[in-house]
Amino acid sequence: MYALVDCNNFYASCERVFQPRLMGRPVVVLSNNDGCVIARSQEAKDLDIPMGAHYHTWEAAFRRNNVIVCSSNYPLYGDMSARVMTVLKEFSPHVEVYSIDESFLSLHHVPVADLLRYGQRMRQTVAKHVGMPVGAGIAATKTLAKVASKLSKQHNGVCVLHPQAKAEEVLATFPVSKVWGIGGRYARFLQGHEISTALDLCHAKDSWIQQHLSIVGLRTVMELRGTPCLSLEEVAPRKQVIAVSRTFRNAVKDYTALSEALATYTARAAEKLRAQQCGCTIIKVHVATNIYQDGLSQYGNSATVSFALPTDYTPRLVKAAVQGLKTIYRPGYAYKIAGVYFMGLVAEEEGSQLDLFNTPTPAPSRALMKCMDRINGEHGRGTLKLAAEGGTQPWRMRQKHLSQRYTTRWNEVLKVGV
DNA sequence: TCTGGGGTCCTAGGACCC
DNA sequence: TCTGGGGTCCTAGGACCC
Repeated sequence: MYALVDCNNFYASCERVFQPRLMGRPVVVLSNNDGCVIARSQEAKDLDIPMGAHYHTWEAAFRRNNVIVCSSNYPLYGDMSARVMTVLKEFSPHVEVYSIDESFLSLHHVPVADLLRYGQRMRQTVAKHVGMPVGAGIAATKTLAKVASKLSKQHNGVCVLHPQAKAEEVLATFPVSKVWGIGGRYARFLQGHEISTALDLCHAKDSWIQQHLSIVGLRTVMELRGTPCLSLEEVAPRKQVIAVSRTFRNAVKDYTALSEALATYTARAAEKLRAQQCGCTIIKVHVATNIYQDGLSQYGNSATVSFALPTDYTPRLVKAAVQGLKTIYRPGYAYKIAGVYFMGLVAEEEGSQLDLFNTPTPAPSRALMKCMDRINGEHGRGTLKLAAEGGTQPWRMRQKHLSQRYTTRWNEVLKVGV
């Protein structure tokens, strides 16, 4: 049996852990640049604030209803996530961290009769040790565990779907659009063919499913029928693409600012690259104006630069990014977004083809990167940076309602009784 | 005024090889 | 002059996830 454990309203709950005054009140967390709502507490959901609500159109309503507004605080959420996952690992030797707020656990070591109690104990332990409310869905396949997890809210936080018992009953009332792996497009298509519940989907013909939803969709259907097709992925595979892309607070016209931003994103992507012990052979930069704004002259373009040898050396990568930018920058446009992609990633231990005309990164440069990563890890991102990243960085994103990084910065630790 | 960011996988079709 | 069969690799586009 598999369990899916997911945190309730994760970002909003993280904010609450260190600000108890937010308990019982509507809380929303905003996207980068404080653009739109990306997480809501239950109270906020009860106010019918939709996911993706634009802050500026809702600002007045938020004020009227005493809604607490938070900018997203990823250092805090990332650390809280790690804490939850650490607790969960005490409950199973096999855990797949699926996303920042969800994990799949193998519960094959737990007797079927004990599953419900076991799930409750997981919930209580996470709540006690981390302060995070979680729910659990337990079933024979990952897809069914996902179904169970959606139902867990009506069952004191834990729902067990036993293989033989009443699975049909449950699936008959479960909308096909909420099935894991069925997105908006497929849901509309299926409804057009009179498939509106998970049970209808189970009864569809395999060949028809594969024809229209590909092999991936067929796997989903098999899993709904109780046949496991997706195994637990305990070690996260190395990423094939690393992307860092941001919209700017205010549009940027200036080449220097654009180049600083891209250098900063490249440095961040290079940190991620080194963290997964890879080198990069292709770097792509892109810039674009605001596509949402009518009446503005629009422009967007991207440029790709390749390396003869894979590299993870920030200065070399930044140089390539800037070189790419030079070929696509057009003066006179108001740029709203810029980003960098690293592709063609090669694992370090795989080694690389030697090249007659290029030398690999020399040892002192590698040591320098290691040193930078450590200092920035301990003292905060950007403590050490390249001059190319710029000083004041006026293009940085808007975060007007940012909470403290309670768990990762000594000078932002919660103070009690002062 | 203003609309997030970061990923994965599959398929079809074209170019090319022997 | 026309014909066959079996492949690989790459890219673009479309679907999905959180």
